[in-house]
Amino acid sequence: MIAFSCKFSTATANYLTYISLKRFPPKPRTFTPLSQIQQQCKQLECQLVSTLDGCENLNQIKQVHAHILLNGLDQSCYVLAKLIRMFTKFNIPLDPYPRPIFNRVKYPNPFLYTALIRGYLIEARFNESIELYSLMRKEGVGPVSFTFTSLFKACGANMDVGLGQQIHGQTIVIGGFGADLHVGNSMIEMYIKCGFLECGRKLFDEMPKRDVISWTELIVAYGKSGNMESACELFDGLPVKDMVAWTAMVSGFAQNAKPREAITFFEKMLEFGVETDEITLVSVISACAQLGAAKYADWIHDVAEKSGFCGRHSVLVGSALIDMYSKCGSVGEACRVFEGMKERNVYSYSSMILGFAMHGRARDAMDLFDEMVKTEVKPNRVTFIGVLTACSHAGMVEQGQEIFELMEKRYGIKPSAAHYTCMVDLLGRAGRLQEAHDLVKTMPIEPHGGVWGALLGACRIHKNPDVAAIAANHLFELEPNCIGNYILLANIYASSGRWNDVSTIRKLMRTRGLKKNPAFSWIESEKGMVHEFFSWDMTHPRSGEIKRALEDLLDRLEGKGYQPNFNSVPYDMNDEDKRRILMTHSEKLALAFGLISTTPGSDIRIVKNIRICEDCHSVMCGASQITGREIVVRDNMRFHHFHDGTCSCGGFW
DNA sequence: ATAGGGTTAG
Repeated sequence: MIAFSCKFSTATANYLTYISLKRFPPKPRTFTPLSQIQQQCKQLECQLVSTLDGCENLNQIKQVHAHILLNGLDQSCYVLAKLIRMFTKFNIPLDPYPRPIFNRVKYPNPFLYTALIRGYLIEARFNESIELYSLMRKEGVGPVSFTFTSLFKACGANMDVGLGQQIHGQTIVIGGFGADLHVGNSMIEMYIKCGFLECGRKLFDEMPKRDVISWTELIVAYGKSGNMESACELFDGLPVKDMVAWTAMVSGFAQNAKPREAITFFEKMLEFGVETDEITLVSVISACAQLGAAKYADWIHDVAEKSGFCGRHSVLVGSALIDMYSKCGSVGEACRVFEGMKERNVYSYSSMILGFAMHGRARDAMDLFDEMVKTEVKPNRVTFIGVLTACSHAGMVEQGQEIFELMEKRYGIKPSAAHYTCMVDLLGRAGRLQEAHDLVKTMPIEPHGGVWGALLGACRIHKNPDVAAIAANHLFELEPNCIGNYILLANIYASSGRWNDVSTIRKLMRTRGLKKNPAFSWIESEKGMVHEFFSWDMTHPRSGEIKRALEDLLDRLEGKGYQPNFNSVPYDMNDEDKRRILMTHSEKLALAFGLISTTPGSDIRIVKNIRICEDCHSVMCGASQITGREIVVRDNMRFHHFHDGTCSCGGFW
């Protein structure tokens, strides 16, 4: 309207105003109560906070920040606290940029202070955060429980119990925050993360109020420290058990190599009608993988499909299934799961590559790795362990060395002791013992037991007692109680006839009080029953039949030119006695039982707790030929697929 | 405005 007054006469202007008012009557003026405006402001704040929450990158956050300033909200602690938390979330250091935002606020509230304190703590800048914390208290602001939970979280992440304890003391002094449930839980978590489980437990016992979260934190901590008895005790005392608490128990058992208990717990969970999710499933699947039993594999796969988390829709479950099927001897099934997955992450690829490697399918492992590097998924250190293992099982030395080089140069992954183990294994298996030994001597990190163990293993294949003695002496210092090393060295001495050295090792074992842990094998019958066999084991109800079947098999093999291999018998005795000992190896008993108890023509799957010996290996080869059966043996290292007289390991194991 | 459970290797 004002614009008209310059161009027209007053009368005209009045007239035009009159017309315009008629067409656009002014809205009636109403008084908006202050509370309503406050509400609108609050709404705007809420909107901005949720917009910030949805930000996916720094640019978006900066845009919202500009909007905040435009709307004159540079004093709104609620919005600014969220803004600062977002900067922290995206790892933006507080100092050059976000800090001034705080400095311009006249009356910061506890949440704004806390956002900044938390940010500094995450940056591990303790001085700044403690300064802010004391400033906050000097100004008479807060603290609130969120302040303490942040402080404890950061102390836990930085493993700083000293600071944690100091603040713990203050929670009691300041307004009784020590009694706050959330603060209490974060204190327990802090003590646990810093490795002081018992302090966490003491706190738990003294807490006036506890919830299922306090309980679960401790259950998990006990599980991680290998103390499942205490975990069970706590779980029994937990009044209201929810899905997360149950899952903590299942995964606790799985992580402590108690797969049967893990499965039992999971079954109970289903029985009680407790909900299960991907994480629960992943934990049970890993338990089934440890069992290595095909029956459980199919069962859990079925359960997963029925609960809607099949491999196709869940990367998590899919990856776990791949690992499980590989460990149960069904690489084919693992492949099928892998192929069917809509989304794949580093776990999916690594598990599949490791699966191929375990089964001696080196070419497939390498091809998959080449395919992987063309995708967005970045290989990690586990992926390289898979690729290197594949190379060493197939004797692909040059390819392995090339990958080892690229690992650091192209992918920025520093080789760990485990990677050096793979390389020693690769060179050693290929018979390049000197190079393997040189690598151990020149590696930039301290060689651990695994590295020397790989060298010792290579000496067994290539019968080199001198290098073996060097490796074993390191192992006797690093792992004095690991019986396997003594036995391996004794075997190597025995196979080159150095009986004096064999008896020296025996004496050493005796003085250190070491006993051989029994070797055993197990096989699943067609009904899903698991049959265990120890060496010399005649306790099986069908022992007589088993013995006859085995003798019969060996006779037929000898007709084809099989000769018993005495290298695996580290005793100075005559060949007839050695022959009798070889007869009693547990995997041979399991094989004989498999032959008489399963349908002719079906696969035979045997699992063994230690490495398969040379003689059993050649018997398995022969048996696969004369019976026409596919025989799969999983030892503690890998899988052997025997088919028509040859093994997938190509003689390397 | 905040929380507890998870898979691959050694």
